[in-house]
Amino acid sequence: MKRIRTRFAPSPTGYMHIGNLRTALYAYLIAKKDDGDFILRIEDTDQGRLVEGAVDIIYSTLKECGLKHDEGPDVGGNYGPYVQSDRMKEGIYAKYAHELVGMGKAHICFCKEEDVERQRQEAGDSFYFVDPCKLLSKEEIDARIAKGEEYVIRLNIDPEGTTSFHDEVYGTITVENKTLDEMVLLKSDGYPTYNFANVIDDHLMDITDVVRGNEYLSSTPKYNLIYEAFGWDIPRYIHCPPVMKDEHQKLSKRNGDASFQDLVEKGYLPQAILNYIALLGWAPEEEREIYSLQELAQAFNVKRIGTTGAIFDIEKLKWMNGVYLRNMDMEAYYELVKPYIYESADEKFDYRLIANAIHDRVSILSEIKDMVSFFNKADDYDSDVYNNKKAKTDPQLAKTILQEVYDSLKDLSVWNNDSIFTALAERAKEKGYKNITMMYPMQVALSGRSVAPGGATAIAEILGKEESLSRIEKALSRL
RNA sequence: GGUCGGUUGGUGAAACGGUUAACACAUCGCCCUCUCAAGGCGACAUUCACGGGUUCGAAUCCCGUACCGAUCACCA
Repeated sequence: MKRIRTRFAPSPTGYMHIGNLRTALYAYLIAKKDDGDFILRIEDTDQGRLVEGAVDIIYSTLKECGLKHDEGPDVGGNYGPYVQSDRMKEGIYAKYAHELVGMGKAHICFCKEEDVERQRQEAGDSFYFVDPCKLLSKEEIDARIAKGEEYVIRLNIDPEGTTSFHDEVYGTITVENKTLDEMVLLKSDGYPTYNFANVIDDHLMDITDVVRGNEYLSSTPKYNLIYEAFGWDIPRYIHCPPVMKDEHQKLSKRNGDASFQDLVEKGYLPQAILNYIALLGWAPEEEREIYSLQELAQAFNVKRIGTTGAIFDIEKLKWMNGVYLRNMDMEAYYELVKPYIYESADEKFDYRLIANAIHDRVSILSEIKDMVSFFNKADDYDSDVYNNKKAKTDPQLAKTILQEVYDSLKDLSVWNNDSIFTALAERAKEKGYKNITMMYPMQVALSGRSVAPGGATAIAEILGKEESLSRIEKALSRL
């Protein structure tokens, strides 16, 4: 069996969006499942649409995700991406296009773009472009070229008959040739069209599996016609369903939808994002959802890619990101979380204790800032925060409870979670209170919040004795 | 409009002619618990867009309808 080779072939026209990334992921997984090669090729044949920096974003995104490509031109000791505009300079696309002309499979066309466009407008739906240039004699063509007249090269398509191709996810699709038009292969500026360059490079680079979005489904018959004209092997086609924003629209940067970069900035882990999008349009055989990149490559199976657009559900990503955070070993987790704690909690506090307190409740890194901001200064709050159904507390009761708390803690010599808890639990028992009735008012006094991470005693430990007592006193004075 | 494709719950989805239609997220209960989370347990599609057909039997096969999407460039 031939070594599997896939490629990710984005055009540098903007940001890397989620749907694109998923296509890259699938291409990578398909190659890696069978120990094959994954190639990165930048398709920049439209000089008018280049966006500066776009290649860098593609590059850095793939790198962050661990989607490493296996070959490419040497760039400072590393593999760079293949770039079509560079390859174009070597004349390879023009060479193949002219070769087809020589074989009688394509022809030179002098028609002006605007003229063809106007005909299209006038004819409306039934338009089928019959190229008058096909009738030109060899001498006439040569003469016009010699004169310097601009031309394009178009593929010859017999309008009779049908063309079929097989797609690994959508099955066999057949279309009538008369619905296909004689596409331009080489543009008048000498650049190849996307479709042509794509076929040439896929062939030259020995790509065995063409992985791309299903919007290419309808142009695939034309690809086949090019392969057939050259007599080349046709690759396996794997068209992926779109990643949707909602029932109607695809996820796109244009609509202001979150890109990979945006998600990372919000505090999602690249690995979690990758894991999540792998599941958008593909289902593993086992009942498992958490996979590392390596495990995905193991488990991936083209047969289980779906055909329906999948809506991107940020809630589930959030959940999955939380799973990744909780599964990390404590040291890595701590290092990751530290800078976010730093954003709103003073360094005099023990970050490890804070990290510990928020461990089970963080799902996105960016929410940590708000989560721990009360350490520096308790939130302002209204006294009805003391009303709590479960603790059966109200502002009135809270006042007596806080006094109890204060009295139990003011002479405590060892100040840590355990000692604080023990002291309060004892006092609660003495007075006939449930623990929660004792703890809840303290939590409010210390944080100003009805919901705070870690529990009242853990917060007290982090704040320290002096600060804790002062916050309780202050709360007392306001009741 | 032509052509091509799709249609299982709020979401991702499994099922490959015979199951109580998995599982996960979300939601809602309950338990645990010093709040919230996390964790545990449970509820949540009498039904697979709709209508016909084939079959002893259909979410699964066939046909039609509806709806959604893609594509019809010297853009990728």
